[in-house]
Parts: sequence; structure tokens; C-alpha cells
Amino acid sequence: MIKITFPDNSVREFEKGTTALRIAESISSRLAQEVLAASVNGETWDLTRPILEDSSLKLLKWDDEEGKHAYWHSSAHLMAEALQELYPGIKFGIGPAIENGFYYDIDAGEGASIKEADFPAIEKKMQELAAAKEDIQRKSISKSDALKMFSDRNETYKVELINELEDGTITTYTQGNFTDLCRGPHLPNTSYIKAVKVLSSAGAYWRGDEKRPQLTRLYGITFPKKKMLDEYLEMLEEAKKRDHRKIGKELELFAFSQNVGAGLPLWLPKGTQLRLRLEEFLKKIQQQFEYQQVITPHIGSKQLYVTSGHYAKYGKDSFQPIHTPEEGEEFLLKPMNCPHHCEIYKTFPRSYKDLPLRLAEFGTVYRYEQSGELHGLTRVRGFTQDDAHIFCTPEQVKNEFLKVMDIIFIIFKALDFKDFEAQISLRDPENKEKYIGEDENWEKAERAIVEACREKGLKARIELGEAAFYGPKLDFMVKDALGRRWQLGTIQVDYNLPERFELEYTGADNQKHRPVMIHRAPFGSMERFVAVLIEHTAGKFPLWLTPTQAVVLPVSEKFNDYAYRVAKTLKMQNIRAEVDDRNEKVGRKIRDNELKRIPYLLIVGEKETENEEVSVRKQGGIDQGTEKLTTFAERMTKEIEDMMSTQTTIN
RNA sequence: GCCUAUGUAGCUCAGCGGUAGAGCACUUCCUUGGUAAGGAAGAGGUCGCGGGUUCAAUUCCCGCCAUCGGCUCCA
Repeated sequence: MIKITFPDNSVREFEKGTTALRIAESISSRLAQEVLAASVNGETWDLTRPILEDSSLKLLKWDDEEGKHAYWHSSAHLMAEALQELYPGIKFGIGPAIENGFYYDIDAGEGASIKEADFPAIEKKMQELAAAKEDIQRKSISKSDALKMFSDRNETYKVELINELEDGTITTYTQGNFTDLCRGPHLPNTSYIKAVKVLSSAGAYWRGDEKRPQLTRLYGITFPKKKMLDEYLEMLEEAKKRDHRKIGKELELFAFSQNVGAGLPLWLPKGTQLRLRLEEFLKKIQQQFEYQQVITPHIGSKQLYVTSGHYAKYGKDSFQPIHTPEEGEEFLLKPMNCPHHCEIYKTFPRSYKDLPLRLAEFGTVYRYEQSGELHGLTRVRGFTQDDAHIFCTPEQVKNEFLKVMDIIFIIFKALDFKDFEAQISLRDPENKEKYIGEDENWEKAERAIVEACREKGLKARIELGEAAFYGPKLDFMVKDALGRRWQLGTIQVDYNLPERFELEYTGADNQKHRPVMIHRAPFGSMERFVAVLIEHTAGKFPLWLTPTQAVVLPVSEKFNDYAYRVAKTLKMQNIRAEVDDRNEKVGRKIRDNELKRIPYLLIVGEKETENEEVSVRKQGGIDQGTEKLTTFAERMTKEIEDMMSTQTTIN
């Protein structure tokens, strides 16, 4: 007999060699139906894997990440099995579970690929195989057997993977005629999988290396219930309605023109109002934090970027130098503002008493992003950073870093960004040559960031190899409507540029010292921030209002009343309102009794009669009497601003 | 940059080797407590751009540009 300890610390005895599934059955048949995998001594196991010694056990269901993971991982195998049936000779890469579903990388053979039109057949085959209730069996095999098995089947990608594995750790999973190299864990059999959808196909480089062959990556998702799949697909449809590209076009916030160029956004009047509003908001905060605003040109001599090291790193892949009538004279569109700000620093001799020096600029920069990377406002070739550089003494670094974190938190809080993720991006210790600067400086900078996060109690994921080439950084990532992560705010500690630009200050000891630079952009870029803001606030939050003009982005129940009242008011002034509802009726005049049910609206216009009285209604529609339009509009503005400012109080 | 898909009216899309259509929106008029109402008329498109095949190309082929979904990249 062996002792099994459950999460509540209760202990029960079971026969040696029992399985998690049998244990679940012994508890309740319902549980046995719902359980998908098991955590045995902290390791995720198959339900059917015999437990041979005393263990702690947690049964994992759909709501446990690991349970869902096993489910989708098995689904990836199921898809692979279906593909093997449908396309004999197909070769497999890897097929993991992901955040939402799973994928499998496949090589259908020379010139062949699997297209969207083929999806239904694949889904049908998957359903068929799932219904057949094939057992999924785990087997440990030796490295040599594994190599033989997979080379016999000409699975070149698998062979490559096996070669990198240690003998004795290799397992395979088999269901029906399909055997895959796999660590597991998996479901007991295929019948757990009830609802199946192949979502999309895309090219993906083998092992993420663009120099290696490109495989076809098939994405899919499965659920234990058809209804869950329907809900998921419905959710995807809903998310598409919040796409900033769609809303931005409909609300006339921004546009692109082929004639101007890909990735070069045109801010339309309404979008510009929104953006300026955000800029003013940040400027106010920065004033409180003693930043000084500067303005620098859009181009800079090529030499500036040779000095900074950016030219060596990005020169070939950038917008190419601008030439002048003067032989050999070259300028670059600025891809970042730091060198310009370094030159501002160098304008005067600096004393330790001048530090920290905080120079801020809404600096427009141009980067030649790969064509395939362009994406609405989130990835563009011309954008404006809400940039600032803080020049400080080494002792001031941590404190300054913490203050920047405060600014970012203020902004995220004010704009209701709750579920952001923080990421500390450090140097890849294996590839130090990718970075410039002394080891010692890197270590100092990395330590400062980690300490600052600890001090703030900020949970940050540490990623090696994600640092900028001149320094480590702390990034704030936010998801868009479809769950894609975008980096917004960033704080970077830099000991290198001050070195390259030979920046100095005179210390209290009357000696020359090198300042440290902190690069920071709380929004990241105005473009990306507005994009993510639109997707985040869709259905939630009126962005801003003024007495004469209003921009109300998607409104929620909570704020619907504001939107309703303002819209109604402005409508009375014969102001044009534009509506988008689910039937995409855009651009027509709004009808009074429609106002309540529209998911979002934008109202822009001038009021005509300031003294006209409007009826004021509270939530629930109870008439609260009348007040003058101007009073009403001012009051609305104040209410919203109060709401924002109470959230922005500095703790 | 790579793989897949797409590009037709303001929007969403249908169509097809014989020089274009629907719904919504828009304009004018009529009607109406079945109300994101109904009717009549109207306006609006060198069918992404450039080549080629053809008697004839929006449709077939090639190239380019842009866009979607991914991969790679992201100072």
C-alpha cells in the first residue's frame, strides 16, 4: 500500500500501482468524469500512469491550467493522427498546447500545404478518431529505439529532437496507428475530446529559426462540450468588434493611405483630439514629477547614430540615409530620441546639483519595420514616443526608477488597465556579444531593476535575452482584444550611451563622473497606446468629454448613463452623432430612442444654444428636473475628470 | 523578410471571359405610433496598380502594392 496526500493534507492509502483515475473514481464518479490529469508530487502526470510510491496528489480538471493543457496537448496529437490518416507521408515538427488551444507544425511534403479548404475534412476525421475512443498509451523507450523508430518513418524533425534528448528520459505516446515522441502528459483516451475546430494555418520556421525550413502550423482548439466551442467562437467574433482598426476607422480616429506608405498612420481630427488629450494628461503628471519638456529635430547626422551604436546594429535595416547636395553628408530619420537628448545634456557642463535631469519629449521616430510586421496602430513605421531620458548619478538610479514606475502605475490606473504583465528583460548570458557595454555595468543595471521591482512588490517575469542591446529593461505588456501581447510602457537603465557620448558631471568631490541614463516611455508610443486603449475600453469607459465636444468611446453599463445624457444633450443641439451598433449602421443620424442600446458612440460638435435647458435624467430614467446646457456639460466634464483624478492620486 | 488568404459603391459583401449587383448608409418626395419602420425615385464604382493571354479581362496568367492570420524581427 502507498500513502496519498491530498491538497487538504488528508492522507489515504491505496494499492501500490494505482492510478490517479482510479483514485478519482474512488472519490466520486462525477470527479472521475471531470478529471483530466494529475499533479503527482508537483509533476503533471497522466491519469493512467501507475503511482508506485507515497505521493502528494492533486487531481486536475478543466479549470486547472495543467488539466486544460493536457487536454489540448492530446488534442494536438489527435489532429496529428487525423493528418497522418489523411495525408500519408506527412512529417511532423512539434505540437504543443498553447494559451488558447494548440497547434501542430507539419511538413506536408515538397510544395504541398494544407489550406483552409481542407479544415472541415480534418475536423471530421478528428471527430471520428475521438469517437473511436482510442486509448492513449505512454511508453518509455531507449534513445536508440526512438531514433530507429522515427528514422524508419522518415520523421527527420523528430529525429533531430531525439538526438538532443538524454537516453532514459524518452517517452512516446500512442493512440491507434499514431505514435508521437512526447513527454506528456495526456488524457486517458481520445473520447474526452468532443468539440473540434481547426482555426487557422500559417507558416512557421522550424525551431523558430528563419534560416531553417518553413513548416505549416495548424492551429486548433477543442472542448469537452460543443457549447463551450460555440461560446469560444462567439467570443472571438465579439473580440473582432473591438478591434482598434475597425473602431478607429468607424470613429474616424486614424487612417492609412497607400499613397503615404505602409505603416505611416494619419491621425484624423477626432483621433488627434483623443491623442492630444492623453498627451496633456501625461504632461501634467510629468510636471509634478519635475520633468522638463524639450523638442528636437526629426533627423540627425548619421554620425550621431554611429556614436550611439544604433547605426552598426540597425543601419542596414533602417530607412536609409538622407543625402544632401553636399558630397558625403548624410542624415538619418531619427529612429529614437536618446542621442538627441544626450546632445542636450552635453550643451552645458553639468554638476551633481543639476541631477537628476529629466528631459521629456513627445518624439516622433521612424523605424523600418519588416513589412509582415505592420499591424494597425500597434506596429507602425512612424510613431511618437512619449519619451524621456533621466540623467542621474549612480546612487539616484533606483529612486528614479521607482518614480518612473509610479508614473506608469498612475497612468494604468487612471485608464483602467488592470491586467497588465510586467517583464524584466535581461541580457542573454550565452550571447553577450549581441550587446554593447561592460559586464560590470550590465550587472549593475540588471540588479537595479530587479531590486526596484522587489521594492514595489511588482511581480515581474524575468526573460533572458530580451534586453535592448544597450541595457536591460522593465516592460509592461497589455493584451489586445484577441489576447495578443503588446509592450506598452518601458523603463530602461543604460550605462552605455553615457559612455559612448562621454557624458559627465562634476561631483561633490570636484571630480568628473559618468551619469546613468534611464530611458522611459509610460505609454510606449501614442499609436500603440491608443490602439490598445481602444480595445481595452471598448464597452467600458468614456475617454473624455469637454463642454463643447465629446468623444465617448465604447460605453459600459456603468458609464452608459453619461454617454446617454451627453448624447441626448448634444442631439438637441442638432449635433450629428455617429453610431455603430451590431448591424454596422454607421454614419447615420442617431435616433433619440436608440441612444440607450448602442454599444458605443462618438459625438463631436459645437453647441449652438448655451442657455437652452435640458432635462437631466439619472440612471433608471427618473426625471431629475432641468438645468442649463452649459451647466450640464460642465458638470459632466467635472464628474468625469474627478473620476479620473481620484484614481490618479499619488499614493 | 517568409508562409497562407484577401483586395468589387461610404460600410458589409455577392458575382462573372462579353465593359457591374444586393443590403445598410446617402439625396429628394410620400407614408406611418408594428419604430434601429414602409414606399417611390435618385446619386454613387476606370472591380488595388502594371504587364501578358484573348476578338473581348473585373473575371485567366505573371509581377508589384496594400491588408488579414501567423512565423521571424522589434533600438
